Amino acid sequence: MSPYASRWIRRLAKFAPLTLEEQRLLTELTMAARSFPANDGLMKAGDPCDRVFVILDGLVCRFKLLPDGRRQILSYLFGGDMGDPRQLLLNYTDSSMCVLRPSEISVLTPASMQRLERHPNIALAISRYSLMQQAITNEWLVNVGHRTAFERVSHLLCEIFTRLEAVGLTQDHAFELALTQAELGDTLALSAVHVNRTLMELRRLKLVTFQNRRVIIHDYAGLQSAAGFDFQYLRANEETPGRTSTAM
Amino acid sequence: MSPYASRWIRRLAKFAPLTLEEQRLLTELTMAARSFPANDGLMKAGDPCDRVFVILDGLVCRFKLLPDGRRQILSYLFGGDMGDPRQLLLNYTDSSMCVLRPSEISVLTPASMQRLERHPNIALAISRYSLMQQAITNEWLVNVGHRTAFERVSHLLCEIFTRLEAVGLTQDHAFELALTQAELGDTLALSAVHVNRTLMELRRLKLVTFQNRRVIIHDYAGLQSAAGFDFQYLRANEETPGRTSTAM
DNA sequence: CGAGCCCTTGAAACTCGTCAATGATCGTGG
DNA sequence: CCACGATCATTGACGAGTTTCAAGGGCTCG
Repeated sequence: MSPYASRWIRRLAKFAPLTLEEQRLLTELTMAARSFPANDGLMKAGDPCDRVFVILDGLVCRFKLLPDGRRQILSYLFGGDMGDPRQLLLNYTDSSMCVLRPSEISVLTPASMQRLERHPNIALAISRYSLMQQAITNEWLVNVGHRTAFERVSHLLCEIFTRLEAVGLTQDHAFELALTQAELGDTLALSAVHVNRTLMELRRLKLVTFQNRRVIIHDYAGLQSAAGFDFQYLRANEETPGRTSTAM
Repeated sequence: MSPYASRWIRRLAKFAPLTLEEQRLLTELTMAARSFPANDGLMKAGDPCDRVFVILDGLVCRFKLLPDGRRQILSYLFGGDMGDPRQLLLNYTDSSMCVLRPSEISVLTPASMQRLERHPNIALAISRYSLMQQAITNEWLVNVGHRTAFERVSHLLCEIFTRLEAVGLTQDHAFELALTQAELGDTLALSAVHVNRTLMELRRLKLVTFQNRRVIIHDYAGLQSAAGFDFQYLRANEETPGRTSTAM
């Protein structure tokens, strides 16, 4: 079996309790995982959408391209992340997806999704998970719209750290982040040059170093306060007092 | 009965065909609509969410506030728009909501939502509708991140025009837009002053005038091309090949 | 060992924000 | 009915943050 299934399970289990049988089903669906090379265009804006991607390992992003080449990255998908299955209800995607680093990806068919949806716990976990993804997009809008370059970079690093920590992809206060500064720029709406200067500044202040595809947070409290980062929006928040799991 | 129910029905009917009985149910749920004054804070970030708002008339926005007062508006809700019912699955909201102009709003309880969800057509329409809302957020991220002030303003006006047209809230190429330039600034991540200058420029070029809470588009083709606007992301896209939807 | 990608740095230019002041408009109360 | 205050639009001058252009250096991979 795929050695990475546990990350996906771990992600979803934060949002609703999963029985052993449900975990087995998730594991089964990761068996068919395939390797995708960097730069593989998983889907293009406008494509019909008949598949849901589960990223077991590696790094993928969603993005939009303007006619003249400007690119806005809309989200990252790390190990344990998945696309929004509700997209299957539409007949085209509004954004593109692209593999940033060689990745292990399981491609779910609508039939597989239906099997998952039959389990209320899994359905609930996935719904809550994709609500968190929406919350991340909201926060990115705030980030790009109203924070300075320094705050933006700091905030994104806090967010990624928190997300990776949740699936066991951090070591102490360090993690692998295989992004170029140009890609960070397309994410944060900054030029690659300015991302560089900002990273230098963060290093100078001994808050974070980002070198050799590796982020090391030297002063988490300092970084968090520089960013105005509040992890609340990433919280699983599955605890509804006095209810177990059946809304809707 | 509320004279505005038809906007909500019209909105949803674009995403899935609704039977007469289903339309009656929607109408029934708008009966309890109440008037809300401007500046009413419908919900604050962090609040538990146990209600879904349906905006029948007026103007509401979702937003996030930074500790120092900077504000990013995340979305507008015009007549016919509604909040995302899946939020009920969480025990807190990540963003705040606020009434911008006096509005007629129907407040749905979880019980009402469950009644709606029992109708597959309605459930489908709502799901697709909220996917469109997500697509709008994505587009706003591109807007704020990678478009110039001039493109941003143009793009937003194109979007609003298209959305209002879909529910019959436009007259020829004009529509009411009761936003201050400061609010536009908080939406587009521009200062109010710069919004003003940009609007002047648009007027000078005879593309759009925005005066007395009223937008008049003089040259739609010109505006669209200045904005790089492609209405695709607002499309109802209910057309699944091999089916003939009855949506209006 | 070279080619290509990425990081780094400097200088100049530009977009947009801030500050400040003047008008216009509107609702309210005297 | 008019005066008043408040909110909003408009305009100018100035400054700050960020982009663009350009060049050099380091690393990796074939």
